[in-house]
Amino acid sequence: MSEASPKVLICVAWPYASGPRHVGHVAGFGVPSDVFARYQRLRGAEVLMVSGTDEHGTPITYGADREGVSPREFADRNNRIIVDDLRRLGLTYDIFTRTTTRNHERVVQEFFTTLYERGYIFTRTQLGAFSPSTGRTLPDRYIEGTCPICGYPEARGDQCDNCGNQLEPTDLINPRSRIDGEIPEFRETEHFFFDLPAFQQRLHDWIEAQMHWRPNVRRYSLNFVADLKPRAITRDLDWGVPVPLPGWRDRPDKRIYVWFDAVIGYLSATVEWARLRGEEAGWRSWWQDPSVRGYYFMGKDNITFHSVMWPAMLMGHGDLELPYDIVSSEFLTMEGRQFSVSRGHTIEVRDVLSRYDADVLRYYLTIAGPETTDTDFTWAEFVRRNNDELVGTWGNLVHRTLVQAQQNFGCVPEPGELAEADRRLLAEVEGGFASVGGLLEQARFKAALTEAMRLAALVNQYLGSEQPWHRIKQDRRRAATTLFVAVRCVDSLKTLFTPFLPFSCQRLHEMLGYGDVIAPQPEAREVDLGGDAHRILAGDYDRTPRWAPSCIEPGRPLGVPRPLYRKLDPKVVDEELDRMRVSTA
RNA sequence: GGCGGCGUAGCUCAGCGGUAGAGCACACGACUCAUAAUCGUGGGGUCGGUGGUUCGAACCCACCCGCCGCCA
Repeated sequence: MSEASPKVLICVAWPYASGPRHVGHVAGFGVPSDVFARYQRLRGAEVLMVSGTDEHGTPITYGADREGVSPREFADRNNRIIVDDLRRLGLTYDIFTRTTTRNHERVVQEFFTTLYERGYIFTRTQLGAFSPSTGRTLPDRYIEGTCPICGYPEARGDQCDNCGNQLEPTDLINPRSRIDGEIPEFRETEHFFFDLPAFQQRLHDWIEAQMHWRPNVRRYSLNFVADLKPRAITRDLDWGVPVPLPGWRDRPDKRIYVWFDAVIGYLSATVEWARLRGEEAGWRSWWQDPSVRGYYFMGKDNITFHSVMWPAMLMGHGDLELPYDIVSSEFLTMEGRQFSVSRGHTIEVRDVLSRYDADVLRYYLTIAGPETTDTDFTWAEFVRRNNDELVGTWGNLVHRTLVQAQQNFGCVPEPGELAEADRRLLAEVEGGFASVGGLLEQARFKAALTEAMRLAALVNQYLGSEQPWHRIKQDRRRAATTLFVAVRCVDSLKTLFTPFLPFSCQRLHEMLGYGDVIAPQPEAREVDLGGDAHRILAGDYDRTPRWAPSCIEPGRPLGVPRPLYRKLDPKVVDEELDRMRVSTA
């Protein structure tokens, strides 16, 4: 268990701007990182949460070609959609920017130059596949042909799906482009490589010492480090960050490889954030102070970029701090199958948010998300979790408590002397600040939310045995005491639930008569850094320490309560499944 | 092919060396303040398979099967 840290840098994986993101994406990095960030701020920590859209690379140029627009236009449009999704989900980035800003380009080039000057980057000539008509590189997996081993006619340039053997594109018989059937041309091409093996021992020793990482992340990374090869950091492409060296800078056909520029985004976004605040050097206090803990959130397909490649780059660069924790999630499947955008087996974030509240999706993705194991998203479970848990257990507790207090007293009731049961319940619920907080500190979101729910159920039990609605007829004072205790518990639970359910907890906060903001929300902002106008997601987030039991005082007026959540008709399950079938067909 | 993960009640998942757990579903009961919500009781599993280590194994080891991811 980790103790309190005053500054927490939260680096969230950069969603790829090749299209709208589906719920699997935000389940992996988006919601968990925001729960963590909100908790840390409620605790009083200084938080900086950075990310942005990843907009370079071949899939972007292919997507743009397909739609007959420029890569820039294509990325612009998807960036807007993604920013809008993340904003509506209430993800409190301090800055969510993009990799196509001038600031990013400059930081990436400086980073490249530093590594180059320190001798960690070298060139090497290799055989590459090109499309004769466009002159563009064809990535291995975009080439198909007959497998030389088993004769399977649709083997890919990286491996044969039939016999499982790994292949080189040049091995294929009758190679052709999967995009347009063109026969690729193989020719020599010079590229820059990052000398990963130079960091092998340091990486190994460093990772081995990270006993607080999730065991699979640590083991997986250690194994990966055992066999490191130099890794290409440039591509034959016209879309990306130019190589910042004489003779290369102006070449239209060479760009920095998208993986390399994207991980530097964590640093460049921090630099941009500081510059927007007018503090050119403000990024340093986040990257050069060993007491700052850097948490990285991503899906499991991205582990090695964060646990090996980026740390090696940071080591090579010199005076920048390494990650503290790599919080990787597993995969979400959808109704028993993998998400597949190309097959239409997907559900976009904006689609869910058009029909359901953000808190419902946040709740589902936290309580049933792929935190430590692959999990399956089903609409039946989505509706069930909403109706039984969010509405039935938590929403109903709030409603029945506030309705009784409001109708009978019009305010937070004045309690008599607390009985044993009252004190026991208060102690148990208030223990949630330690128990839920401890779990959140360890990035155990599912367990944390389950614990908060357990405490809510405890208050329902308490109300069931105290029966204030019954007792108020004979003993008004005792009923007042019970309802006072219940209101205090609800108020404490509100704080405990805020990292997970910010929208509804803010409403509850106001219902309880507070006039301030407990759950701030992000907003889209147009910014202009030295003539480079673009749109970011940002916010002015309060970090008043609030992670503490309720002190709500008797006599405070209560308004007429409104339900926090709405029940979903079970027939929406079939509607959603039909909608999926339509889009799949 | 190599590496990592996962395979536990009908369903979704916890547990990860000391007599099998939760929620849902199902059955029965209590209550009726509350969005027909809530609370209680009960039935239900040879913990993927086969070996091994151990006084004792879902839990450790080996191999096998199935699924997921990465290397690509």
